[in-house]
Amino acid sequence: MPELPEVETVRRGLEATVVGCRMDRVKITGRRSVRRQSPAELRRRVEGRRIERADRRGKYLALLLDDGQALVIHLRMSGQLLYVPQPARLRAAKHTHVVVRMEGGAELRFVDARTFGEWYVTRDVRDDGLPAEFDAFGPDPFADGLPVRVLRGRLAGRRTALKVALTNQAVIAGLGNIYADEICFVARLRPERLAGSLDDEESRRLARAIGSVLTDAVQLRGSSLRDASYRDLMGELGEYQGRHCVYGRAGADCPRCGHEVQKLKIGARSAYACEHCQG
DNA sequence: AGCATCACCTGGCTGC
DNA sequence: TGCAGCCAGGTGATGC
Repeated sequence: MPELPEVETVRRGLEATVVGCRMDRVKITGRRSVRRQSPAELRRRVEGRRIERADRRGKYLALLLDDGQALVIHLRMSGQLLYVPQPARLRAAKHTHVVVRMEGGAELRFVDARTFGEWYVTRDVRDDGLPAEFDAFGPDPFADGLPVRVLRGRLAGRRTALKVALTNQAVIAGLGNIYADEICFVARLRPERLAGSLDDEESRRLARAIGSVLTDAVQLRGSSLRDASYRDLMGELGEYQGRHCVYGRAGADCPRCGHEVQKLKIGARSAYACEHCQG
């Protein structure tokens, strides 16, 4: 599932391919991919515009256009962006819902089996060009940094499970089920701990774990799971899944202490942890 | 306001 | 082999 490292990898791909290019034609065939405005309106506002910047906050991508608008893309569960330099050579995959033809003939294709993914365009932007509604997000650990002091402030007083707080985009932007579990493991903290109960030392471990897990995951271009459809813009798989210590590893040996990794339920979502060495 | 729960959706997996 | 039913999960709506 695309979380911060996967979306950042896609953003870098967009920067290397479509930034600076004009969008000549937008074809929207998916009924659910554009829902905040009519597909016709999005097409009218986007066609002919040049992409000046590819940015990201949390799991949201924002393509900043030459007239000040932002084209926002969220991949949700199964959304995939694919850059196709020679469209005639590659038939559109099943579940292709949006196709942007760029000047020069290349295509940017949006494929999304579960149809939760979303595109919309907005003129309501901040001074930095990003959509104003991004103000609702907590800090993005990769784009903004997340010092211990700030992290503690974000978690203070929260009477909910640590993992639930970590995956709440208003608290911290960008973490989902996979990286929240991996971060709790590296920080040696139980995911079901009360978020507001961490002491100084635990908060430092958590801040360090957020930094190291995300940095490594971005470096390995994200995680591609067996069932999920994550691939980068060029169709390549990520390689961080091989580094997962707990996520999806119920019953396997904990790489730190050798005890069995457990599968838990936290906030109606599955969670994985080693109850022996996560204190 | 903050927290919990549910709905949205399809492909893949499990069990019969 | 076929098929029903469950599970996966990010977000927003709804309820408490």
